[in-house]
Amino acid sequence: MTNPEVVAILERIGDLLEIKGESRFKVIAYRKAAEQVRDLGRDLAAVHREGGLDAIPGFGAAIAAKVAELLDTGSLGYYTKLIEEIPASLAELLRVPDMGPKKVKLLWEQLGVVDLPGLAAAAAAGRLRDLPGMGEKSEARVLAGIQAMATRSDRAPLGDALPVAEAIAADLRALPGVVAVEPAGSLRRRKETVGDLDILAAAVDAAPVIQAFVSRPDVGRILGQGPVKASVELVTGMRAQLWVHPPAHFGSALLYATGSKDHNVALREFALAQGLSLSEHGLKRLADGEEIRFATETALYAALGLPFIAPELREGRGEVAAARAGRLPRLVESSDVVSTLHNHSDWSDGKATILEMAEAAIARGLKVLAITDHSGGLGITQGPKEKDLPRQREAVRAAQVRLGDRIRLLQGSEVEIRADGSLDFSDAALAQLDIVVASMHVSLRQSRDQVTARMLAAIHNPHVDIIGHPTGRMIPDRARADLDLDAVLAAAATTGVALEINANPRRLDLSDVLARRALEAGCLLSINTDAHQPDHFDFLHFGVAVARRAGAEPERIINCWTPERLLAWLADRGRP
DNA sequence: GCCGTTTTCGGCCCGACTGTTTTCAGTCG
Repeated sequence: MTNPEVVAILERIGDLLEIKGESRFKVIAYRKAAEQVRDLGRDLAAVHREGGLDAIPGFGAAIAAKVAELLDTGSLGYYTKLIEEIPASLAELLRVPDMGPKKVKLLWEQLGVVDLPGLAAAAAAGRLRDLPGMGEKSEARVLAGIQAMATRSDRAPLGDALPVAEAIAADLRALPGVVAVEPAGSLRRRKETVGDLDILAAAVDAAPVIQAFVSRPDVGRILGQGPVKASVELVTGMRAQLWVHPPAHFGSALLYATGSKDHNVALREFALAQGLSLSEHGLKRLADGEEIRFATETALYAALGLPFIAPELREGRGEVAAARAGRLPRLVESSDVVSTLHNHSDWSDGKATILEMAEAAIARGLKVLAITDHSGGLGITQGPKEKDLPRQREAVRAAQVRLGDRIRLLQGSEVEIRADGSLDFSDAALAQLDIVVASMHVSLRQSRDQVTARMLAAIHNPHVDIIGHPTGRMIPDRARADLDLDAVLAAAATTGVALEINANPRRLDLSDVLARRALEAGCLLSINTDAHQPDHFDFLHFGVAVARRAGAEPERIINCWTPERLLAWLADRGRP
């Protein structure tokens, strides 16, 4: 039984218990456990073999026993009994917008509706409007919701969502009376995919801002509109919502809108323990009802006795406790990154010359640029063959002469890890290069044993310095290779090979979860844009965001080292 | 069902919006 299968069952149990009307805290417990497994970054079965299930946060005696049963036997008696009592298909009804557990239960008990087609039929036949608490509008909403489900786009990649949100924010900022606008939500936390766009504005008079938002030409329909918030569906299918708060509240409002929900809950509980009630409007002292407002998040955290917690860490994974204990990491920032070590030029599938790439890197303040064109064996990119490397070395040297000391160029390669586990260049050729990134682009669907053996062979090759986009996943639709990550991370940690966080928003590989695990395993990381043209260097912040979500400090990221230290590290690894 | 700087039992966030209601329940974030 795989992690996603366990997640699905835990979530399903939570859904069914909610419909059944069980204690909401029990429901939350199952959902939290599911969330933990989703973000575990490890094979749950392996954790179970080590006897570590009950060490997972949110796993108590009851859930640990149930998950153990699932992993051991492939089934769960508790779940089997549950779905005899409540049709499992009812859970899918919760996905319909505006359908919650109470309505699902009502429909099931009163009309015998058990699945989506049944719901659609009942709504179309006009049988919903006579149920208690429902009417014609509710019925129409259900029908519209089912239709929206069919067409509604899934979570959007961060790289697609960010420009849309920033465009909306820029338009709102230009309105008279608007003091500030910030994209918030999962976007501000830099999750790799984003559901809805959450945008927060500060203005004394909310009405004109709300009106401007819902009147945008790219709005397909208005989903809701009130005096302080509105939500819309854009013509692209993406959803966006806007809150407008007075500037004096902006700190607490931004905190609220940024989330995550779990972070907010943890913070509100922490506030309550101090006799303070926290909402988007600020803090309220329970003793005397006095309200305290905050124009900035920093001031609000300070009032709770906490340092500022970076949005990327606000996932409800213990960051509030860490902040309280003074154990927050000094997170890497884009300005810490001085080297870019995986980049392409027109020597393979890049769109620019070495010199053009160097000028672009200099313009962004970088001090070291490695040109790592694809090895010729990856035919489609027309990269240099082994015999071409000396000629490319001359080209890099010539460019270096032109550039002087404005930037340090390295001649490297993104050498292909072939399907049989060998590398595309001989050891002798690799030994002549300044830096070597080894990556897989082919045969990613091999068996776990095969693909892991290939990766381990590359990591153990003494001429390899970095593993590029280690898992091969693409956002949103290509799953990662089926690697034994425990083995890969252990090998990288012992050999000192750095694992890449590829900053291309379609890759973000390693992911935040795996990068965190790599750090725990003792690995070095390398954030690279994998630039194929000059403006790709602007992807850097995406990679930095992944590292920040992983809790990475600059010390563990080789791109943050001074050029001298980086070159010394390469020399230690046997570089010329 | 989980969890602990107040608790091993009794807690477990807070408010906006909608639709159906004459004061609230359900849903959402």
